[in-house]
Amino acid sequence: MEEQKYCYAYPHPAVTTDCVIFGFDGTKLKVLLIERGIDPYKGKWALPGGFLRMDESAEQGALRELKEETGLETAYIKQFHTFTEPKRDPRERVITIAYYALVRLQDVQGGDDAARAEWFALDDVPALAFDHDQILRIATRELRQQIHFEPVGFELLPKQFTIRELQSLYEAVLDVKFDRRNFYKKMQHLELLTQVVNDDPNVPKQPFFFEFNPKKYEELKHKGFRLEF
Amino acid sequence: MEEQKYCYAYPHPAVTTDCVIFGFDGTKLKVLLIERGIDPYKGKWALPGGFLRMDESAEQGALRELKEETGLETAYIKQFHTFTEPKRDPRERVITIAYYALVRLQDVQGGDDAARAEWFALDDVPALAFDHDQILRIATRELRQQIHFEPVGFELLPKQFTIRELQSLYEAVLDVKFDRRNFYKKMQHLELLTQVVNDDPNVPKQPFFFEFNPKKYEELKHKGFRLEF
DNA sequence: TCAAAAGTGTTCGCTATACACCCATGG
DNA sequence: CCATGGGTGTATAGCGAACACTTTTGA
Repeated sequence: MEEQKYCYAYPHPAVTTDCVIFGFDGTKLKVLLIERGIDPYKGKWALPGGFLRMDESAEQGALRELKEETGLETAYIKQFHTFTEPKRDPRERVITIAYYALVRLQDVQGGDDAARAEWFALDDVPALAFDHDQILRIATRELRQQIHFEPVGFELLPKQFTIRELQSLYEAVLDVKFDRRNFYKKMQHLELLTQVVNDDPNVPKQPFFFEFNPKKYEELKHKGFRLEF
Repeated sequence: MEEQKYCYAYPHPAVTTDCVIFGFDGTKLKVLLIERGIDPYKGKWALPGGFLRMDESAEQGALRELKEETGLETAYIKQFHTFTEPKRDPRERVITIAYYALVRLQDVQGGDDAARAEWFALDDVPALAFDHDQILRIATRELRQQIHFEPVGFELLPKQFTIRELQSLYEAVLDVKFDRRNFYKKMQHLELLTQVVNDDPNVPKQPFFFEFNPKKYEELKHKGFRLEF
């Protein structure tokens, strides 16, 4: 039997962070899953996650997980729910603080981990370990809700992108269709995007590339403007 | 020294639930605070909260807290954030899963607790124990955001209410002003409210009273309708 | 040269806003 | 009878949805 050296007057649950890592391949929203190497649920796919260290915040823990699996030092992450069902882990009571991360697929390296990691399209995800199906479902729901009114979609696209790519992203995430021309003009008049000037004669002039301008967004928001897709 | 009988191979943080209980008095949004009877922060005001039991979910814990302080068996509650800063409690590492609750002030009884409890207007809250200032600030922000697009405001009003009361609520929570007449008509045409018929000749015919119709709301939402205030 | 995609323009209908008016209530 | 607030009507502006047209690109 393992040595039990951390003792308390009252029972304490274990605490983990799980991280739903989303990426966009130009057509579909994808999520990064890990194949479990140990029991329970050995061989099953699961969300990246791990125990919270005593000297780190949950956000730091989530970023640590992210780094381990993608090599990324930083990314947009958001805490969206904490899962606490007493029996959600068969070994002992474990509560998990769940984050989702939005990453640019182009920037992602293979993880440090020996564990097998793979990107799955959202409608192609296998049955997951623990209650991770539920966690993923809620992550998706929360992302949809957030992306409706906050400019987080840009985190999934290259720094410079075309309006068409932006449209594809929103259509994929929100599962809707926009009129190409109206979407274009709306983005143009929003003043949130700055067009990239390109002098290189070897690269075509169209389509135009844009960058998101966070400062402008904060400015407008402060004036009562509310973004909506 | 206390007996330390719950032992683990790795250190575990303690886990609590805190509950930000909101009420509406017809003019202002209020929050229920507890005066701490023990150290740390003895004598300071704090959010109701307590340790999570090993056999209950966080939601059950939050409802238990709610019951203890208000006598209410049930209410709308929502988990909005989990606070994990390593030093947020000076005694040991404690993470807290925070909920907010929306209650009807008329229904609230005094709590079971010996502890002193009091309702404070939001812009009249004293400095709080632990990081509860931050928790309250974030709770308020999340409530504002939620009430924008979801019909949770009704949880703060009597079952039957006038349009004017509804307007006052939204003006107080969102800190805006609506045109009385436009607000009235908007609510009318929304089809979410059913007017209460009243035959009693002793009670005035105006103002009309309304009830929120959740079934109708679900129906409309399903058809792509989105509520907005 | 030609199809597909990118960029621009115009119209139309809905809805949010602003504001006028009349009725009910209670002193 | 009168002040206050509750309920209803109407005009206008602005924005989003629908759709026509021109230009650029790349095979």
